[in-house]
Amino acid sequence: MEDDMDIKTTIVNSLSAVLADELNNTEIKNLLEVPKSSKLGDYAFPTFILAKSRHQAPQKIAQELVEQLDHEPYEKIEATGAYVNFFLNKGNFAEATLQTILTSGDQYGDSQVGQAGNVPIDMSSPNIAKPMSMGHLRSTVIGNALANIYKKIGYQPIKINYLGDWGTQFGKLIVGYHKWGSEAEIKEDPIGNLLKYYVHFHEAAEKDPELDDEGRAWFKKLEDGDPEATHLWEWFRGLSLAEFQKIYDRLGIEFDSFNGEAYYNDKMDPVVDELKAKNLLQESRGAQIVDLTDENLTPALIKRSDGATLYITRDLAAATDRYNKFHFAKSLYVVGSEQTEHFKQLKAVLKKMGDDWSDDIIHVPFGLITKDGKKLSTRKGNVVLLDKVLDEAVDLAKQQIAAKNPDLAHADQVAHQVGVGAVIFHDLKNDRLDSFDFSLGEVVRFEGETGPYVQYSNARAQSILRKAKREVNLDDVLNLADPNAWDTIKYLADFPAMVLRAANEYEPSVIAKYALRLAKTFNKYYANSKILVEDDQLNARLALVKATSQVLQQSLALLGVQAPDEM
RNA sequence: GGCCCCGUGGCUCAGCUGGAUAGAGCAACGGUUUCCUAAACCGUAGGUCAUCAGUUCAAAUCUGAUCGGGGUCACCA
Repeated sequence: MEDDMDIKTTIVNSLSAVLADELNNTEIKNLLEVPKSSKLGDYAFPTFILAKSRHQAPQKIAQELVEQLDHEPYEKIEATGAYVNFFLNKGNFAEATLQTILTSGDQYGDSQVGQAGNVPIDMSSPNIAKPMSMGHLRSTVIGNALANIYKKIGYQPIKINYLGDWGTQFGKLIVGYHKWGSEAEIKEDPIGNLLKYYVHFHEAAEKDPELDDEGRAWFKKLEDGDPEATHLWEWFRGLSLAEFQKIYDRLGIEFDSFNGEAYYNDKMDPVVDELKAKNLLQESRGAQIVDLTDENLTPALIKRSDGATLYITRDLAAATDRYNKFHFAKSLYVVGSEQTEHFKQLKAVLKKMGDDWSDDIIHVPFGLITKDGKKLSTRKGNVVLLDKVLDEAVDLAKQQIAAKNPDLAHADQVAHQVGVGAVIFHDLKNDRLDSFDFSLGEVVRFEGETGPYVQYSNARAQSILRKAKREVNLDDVLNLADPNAWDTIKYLADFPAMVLRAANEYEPSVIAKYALRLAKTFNKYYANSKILVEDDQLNARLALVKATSQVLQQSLALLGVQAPDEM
């Protein structure tokens, strides 16, 4: 970043020296661009804007500027068409970039823009007694990546798993368990059997609507603190959590809090009271609502006509609680895009309550995953179980290792890293908002633009470093002049800017795409240039290999993907 | 119907605050291993950037309309 800024400033100053009468520094800076191909140069200045005032052809202006400019700080300056193209001094730039990266180590790209502000992140949020599907994966891995990215730029992320652990479904579950379940069955396969009772309940309730009343009655008991209901709830919740934990362990993701919906049960009354006190609550069709027509939103339903609370009531309590606890700089909600309206309502209600911090609540939506074009639904059996996908991916990775690298040490561990890495990376590489239809073949692919491709590139880099049998010496030559290496060096210098962009856009895919691009140029580099040759550039080449490996590892780490040294 | 998102080669997608001949990956076809792991690299073929109009010296990118797909529109979360 520093280097990038310095270079841009240098170029702006150069241009300013000959254009001071026509354009100021900011204008020049905004016009500067990076050519599509580095054959055209490293930075370009388009001259179209001067054509009018000078009454000259842009091509001619470009040529004139090249003649007037001071060429000294650059390798060369050329006029190509209407552009003035600047070529950086490659040796110097390589030296500075590699020096910065290798001395900063894992801190390369760190910044303090967050000023240690708290950033609670609402993420993952699976429902108790239901299996985790591919749908939950998105929220989980996006939230985790954003936590890593925000930490890197100086914030204090707080990962909150807002479990779906309350609601009428628990009454239904209890009824289902009483009618068809057994302790032994549940111990054998907790989630599988709880889900079975739940599905069974819904089937039975179709024919016998009285079951629904029974379910509601048991939920009422639960709310009233009935000992049996409470005991069963705690039991189901604990079992589910243990199952979830296995998946989180496989993914390598940890949380700072598991405060789910149940946690806010006793925190809703104060919010409702406050709404009442501020005259925001009104009755409509028997329900209590906050009118939001002035915000062009549908009314927020705070209490049902039977007096029960709703999703937004709990979320209001949760948001307030999080603010009181953390005084957050931002509060992120990594929740599907189908809930966009809900978060608009949430913010609008908080705003009406006078909570200005509602501006810092940010919904980070993501696109829907479908299966055969249809929305995933646990009840309808249209599910893609996350556990199964991970199994499949790890199995495939094992097969790949057996075929390609049979002598690999710790093969099982690497298979896990590669298989899981492929699944996570696949979910993060595209724009958050893109919806996609689930395809196992696509998710567990290891070739082309995939996580394993990046991992492989890093493993190759590590392999070269091992074979070098010497350390990179930062006091020795670093001014790598090989043209094949140039794109890699420039991309390496881009990393800090990419981290900031990913944070600003709440978009982990920025990092994923960056890692792919860096891996690709690096692969191209070492396919065309031999690294391990004894000459005066060996140290510089090894420095590049090391720096690349380091940045690839950092990028993967930000995404929550592991990077094996060998694969 | 109102509001929101999306529409780029057979498939999946990049294209940053508008700029130089629209880029990748997969699939297809051909090539590269006595050479640092062929999970790689190189090449060939494939696109009127949904359509129309507007703004601009310049539009895949900005504006409006049309068509097509998805989401959402109070007592689920």
